[in-house]
Amino acid sequence: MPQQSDFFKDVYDVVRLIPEGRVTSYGAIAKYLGSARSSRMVGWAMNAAHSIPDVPAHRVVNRKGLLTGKMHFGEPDRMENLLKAEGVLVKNDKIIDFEKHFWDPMQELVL
DNA sequence: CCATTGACTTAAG
DNA sequence: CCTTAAGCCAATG
Repeated sequence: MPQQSDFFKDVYDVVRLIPEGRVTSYGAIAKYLGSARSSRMVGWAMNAAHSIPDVPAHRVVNRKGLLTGKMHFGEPDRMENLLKAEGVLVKNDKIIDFEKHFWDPMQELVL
């Protein structure tokens, strides 16, 4: 069993804390972890998140609210399907009213 | 060990 | 909003 880096672990922690019907961005998580420009690593962490059962990676999208990682969910429609099931409207692989559903760990956790 | 890639972001035009 | 360019860093070839 590979022991994940602290960075990955923190990413998973934050992602797990995302409330239902809310979404956040890779950059927001990266920023919360102190590396605002390591958003790619957050993406890589999500890539490795397949081994983690309770990491709702579908709630993490890019800064435009685009479902960039939907193709990594086994089925291409899995991600947007999960989001819709939580009340997040998705159109053309993009989250509608993204800012309205946006959940910023900086703002919500570090008050 | 070097080169390329990638679920990204920001800044500037 | 779109395009370029640059930064970031693990994983892969």
